[in-house]
Amino acid sequence: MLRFGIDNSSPVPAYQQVKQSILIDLMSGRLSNGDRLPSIRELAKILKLNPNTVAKAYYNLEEEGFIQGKQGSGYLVKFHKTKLDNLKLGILEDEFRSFLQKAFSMGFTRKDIEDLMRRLLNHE
Amino acid sequence: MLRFGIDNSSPVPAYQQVKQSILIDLMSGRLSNGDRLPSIRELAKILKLNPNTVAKAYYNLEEEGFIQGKQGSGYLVKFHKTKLDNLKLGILEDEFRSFLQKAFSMGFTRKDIEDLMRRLLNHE
Amino acid sequence: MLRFGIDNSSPVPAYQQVKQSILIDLMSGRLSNGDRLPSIRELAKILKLNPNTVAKAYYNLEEEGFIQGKQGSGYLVKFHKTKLDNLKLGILEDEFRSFLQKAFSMGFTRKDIEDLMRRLLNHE
Amino acid sequence: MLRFGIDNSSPVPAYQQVKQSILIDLMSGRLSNGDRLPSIRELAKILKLNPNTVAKAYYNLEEEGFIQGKQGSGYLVKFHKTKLDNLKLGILEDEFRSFLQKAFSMGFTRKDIEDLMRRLLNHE
DNA sequence: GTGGTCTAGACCACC
DNA sequence: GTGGTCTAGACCACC
Repeated sequence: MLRFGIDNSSPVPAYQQVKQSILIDLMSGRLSNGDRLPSIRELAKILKLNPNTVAKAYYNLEEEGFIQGKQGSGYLVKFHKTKLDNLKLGILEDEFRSFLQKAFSMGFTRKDIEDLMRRLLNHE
Repeated sequence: MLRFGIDNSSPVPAYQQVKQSILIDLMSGRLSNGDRLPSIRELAKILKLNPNTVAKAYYNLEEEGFIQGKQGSGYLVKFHKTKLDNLKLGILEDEFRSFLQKAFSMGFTRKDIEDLMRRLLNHE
Repeated sequence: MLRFGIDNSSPVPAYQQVKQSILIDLMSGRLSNGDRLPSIRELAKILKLNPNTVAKAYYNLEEEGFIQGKQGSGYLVKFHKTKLDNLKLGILEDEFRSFLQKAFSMGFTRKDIEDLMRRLLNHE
Repeated sequence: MLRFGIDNSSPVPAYQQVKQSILIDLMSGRLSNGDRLPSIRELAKILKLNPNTVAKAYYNLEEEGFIQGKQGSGYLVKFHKTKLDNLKLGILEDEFRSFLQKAFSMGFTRKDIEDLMRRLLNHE
């Protein structure tokens, strides 16, 4: 956790950056069901943000069903595995479609792409 | 040609942007061997750049073997097919490696990725 | 619109009171699809609340699919009829179940209740 | 008997709360004709009230014809069945009218309401 | 300690 | 004008 800082010059709002960072940790498995998130005030202090800003990120993630907060006892990671899997799959599909689009626009054929993928998949 | 504008706010130098745009047109086939490029002055006017900037992009592309200039008759596209193919392949490989890295960091296995790719390759 | 004031002594948060009042207007038909809501600042001024508090009520209603905001042009009522109908039906069912519970706890039979309902339904 | 406590923060006077609780027990059948009520002092002690307060509730219920006290032998439940039935009916009618009012204000028609009531009456 | 609500007010982008 | 984000800080309830 907390391998990130906030980029104030980014047009992406700070609360979205917090949210995205936590989602990335969920998807990578660095945060698992039942893990405790840092308290709103603690994370705000570390990231040099106002508590309200961190709270907004947490509310958002709670609404979307990834974490759950309790008065007096903080936020815990709590999601349905299938929900997270669908999110991940959606992102991966988008990435791959964008890759495909570039490949086709450079004139590669399906076969070219398949050969390249097979070659690289077995060498990394 | 010229479906692009210069992004002055970008940290990428203008001459690199010009170069990249022309390379993209080469790779996509919109520019072919023998095609005539717009004159340095003409392109500079359209993109609102100093002619020196456009000239720098053209010199670069000439050194790298993609276009060729002749005194008094402008620049023509002229490249060895294998050279362009290698460039394209290198770019595609980089894109695919970056895709793979994301997929692995989200916890997908080689098999997951292969299944997704096969599924999307045959439906687009 | 705006037939309500905020009860500061209530344990119900102000933003919830705003939200409920608007929902009641939606359910009663006083607010219809396409109607414009008062601006956040305007409503805040009238209800003597901070703009953030009104904004929270509006965000909530937007998330739940009852209104829609656009930067620079305010919030409009926008909901799917079925969604509102379901909300209304759910509330009415809860009310009726609670009525039934009271009636049964007072010892009335199904027949007693049916008679009373038939009598009152046709006289109001 | 005595499944209740006194809410000191309520604006409803304590003696009214005692009275209401006993009436509810009468209406539900938990107290029947001939049952003995706890003595004034006993109930006062349990509810942490002044005996005068409980006495006021009992005098009231006696005046209204629901219970009867005898010197030296405490209070017994004693009411005319029709009197209690009328009280119950009046309360139920008030509840139902208030339900109807809400339903109409949400735009439901008589037929909507009848359908809902029939459906719920036969399923609970 | 924890989160939840709220105020007062700033600055930005969109119109 | 409009909404969107954010800060600084208060006060409350729950633990």
